[in-house]
Amino acid sequence: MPVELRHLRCLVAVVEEGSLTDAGIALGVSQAAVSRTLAALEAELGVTLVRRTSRELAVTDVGATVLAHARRVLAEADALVREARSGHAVLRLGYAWSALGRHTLPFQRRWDQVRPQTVLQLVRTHSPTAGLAEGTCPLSVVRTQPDPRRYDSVIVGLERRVCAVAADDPWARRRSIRLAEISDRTLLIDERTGTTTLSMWAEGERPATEPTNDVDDWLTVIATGRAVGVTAEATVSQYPRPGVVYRPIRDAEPIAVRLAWWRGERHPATDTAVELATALYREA
Amino acid sequence: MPVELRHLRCLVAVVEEGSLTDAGIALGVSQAAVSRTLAALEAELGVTLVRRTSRELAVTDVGATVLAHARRVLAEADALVREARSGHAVLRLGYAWSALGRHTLPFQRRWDQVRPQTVLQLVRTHSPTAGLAEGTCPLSVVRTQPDPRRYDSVIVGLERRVCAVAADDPWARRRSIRLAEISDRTLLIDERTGTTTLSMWAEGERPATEPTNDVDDWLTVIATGRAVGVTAEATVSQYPRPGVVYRPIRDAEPIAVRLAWWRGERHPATDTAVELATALYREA
DNA sequence: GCCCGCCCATACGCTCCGGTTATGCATAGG
DNA sequence: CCTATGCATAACCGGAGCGTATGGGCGGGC
Repeated sequence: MPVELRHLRCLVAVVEEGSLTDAGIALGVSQAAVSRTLAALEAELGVTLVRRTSRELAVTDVGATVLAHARRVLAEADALVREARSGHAVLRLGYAWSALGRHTLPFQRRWDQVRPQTVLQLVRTHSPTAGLAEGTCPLSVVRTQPDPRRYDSVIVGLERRVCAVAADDPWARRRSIRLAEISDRTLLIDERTGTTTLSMWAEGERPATEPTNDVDDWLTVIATGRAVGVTAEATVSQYPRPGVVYRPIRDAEPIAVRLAWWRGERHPATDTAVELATALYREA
Repeated sequence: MPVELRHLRCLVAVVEEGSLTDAGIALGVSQAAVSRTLAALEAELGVTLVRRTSRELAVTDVGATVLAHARRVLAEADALVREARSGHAVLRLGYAWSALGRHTLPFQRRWDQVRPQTVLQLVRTHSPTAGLAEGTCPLSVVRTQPDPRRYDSVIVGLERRVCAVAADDPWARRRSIRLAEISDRTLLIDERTGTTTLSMWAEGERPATEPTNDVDDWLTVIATGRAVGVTAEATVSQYPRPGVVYRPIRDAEPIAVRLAWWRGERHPATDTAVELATALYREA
């Protein structure tokens, strides 16, 4: 028997009311039903969530963990229902570092002209797949090749790679940088997508690295001069920051910016997005 | 009939498989069951999610919206089950701008000593209630008084208010600032919690404001010198940024930092957190 | 110390929800 | 025009889940 929302609603009610009997009243069912639903949930999860002594209930540690998680699921489900009933359509477009760079604004604007019935929501995520894998967004801007067995994608841009250095770094006065030069510096890479960046160098010529996992941190560290960064050109306009300057890398392959979605899954809204992005790419 | 996970699973399967029949196979039920479950979901939500012509299915715009949301709910639910089965306990402690400031590290350290069986997870959120209301976190650090009808809270710290200005601002050379002086500048406030900050000034003496909704943006704008900010002292150590300096505000009331939780809801893990935080407060 | 009361677990019976199988119906393709 | 395909609907059925009733453990009152 799979876990259903009724189980979670039951758990939340029990903890909130502090008794099975009252939980039953709150849920509009009998105490016996609550008892059994909760027992079923515990059996399914294989842990005890609430320790029942007569006279008192005690939430266990895992219980508290599950409870918090359950609240989240229920809140999400509730939001889903409200969103659906409102009848509004929303397309969440995920991205991890920068979205479509300087194309973001034109994209947004054209979207509102072509498809005003669906509101376009840009979502910055913290994951390399930009919310695709987690199901947060049905469509995402990625700068790595997603697993083609699970995702489809089209190229919507090519971006030069740039090197980010502190404003008071000697390199800041240079016009451009060469890959080989970076080998002597410390490179600040994203913890999860860093391997892609590193593959630009041949084995043995790779720079020393330091990990980070947020654009914010990334910029802050670079501004101190402790390390340099490599990123797509779009970041420049998307995350301007005093104390950090960007210089193109002369001999690096450009980065392919892709729009990715779940394999085989398309509908009018995502179609529009793909078309718009491709069109903007062609024009540029 | 409330929405259950089975409805969502059904929707996802239908879209993924591209046909009711195949969805049935994937779910291990008959085609008829799929048809009715989907119909029930649509009836409950009051919208059509999938337009069925014979020979082909077309996801509607709201359908796509709901689908994306459904994936999220299912992913969350799945994570819940995995988390629970693992038997590990996690306490997610939410915070919006900065957590416990310089106490954060000692807090974390003591936690690991006192309660190693529960892992403490600090979660930075984007909401004023720091995930409490949304159910993301059972316990949150807030710098506003939460609605006492729904939440309990204890004070775990008092923080001086500081004024954030650009490093090249004349004020950067001052020792401290007075409230009245800020009235002449533009103040960058958080879109949602800004009113609290503004209430420090009497009506009519309030500075001009500009909204933001992210610490990151906040810092960036302030570094440009276009506006100044007011925040709790903890932000200083939590978000150091070259180009931004903080100066105490001489005549401002201190901010109360509170630990808040859902009304009446306590268990060993949250108890420990409240005790630790209170103890750290006393010591300082 | 005993009894009573409170509250949770279990048993039993029933209802209706959700499943299956069978059939009808629309449409696209040969 | 006929057939194959795929969704909707109908009719039926089993069991999940609910309610009522009851038993049992424990604490508090007298």
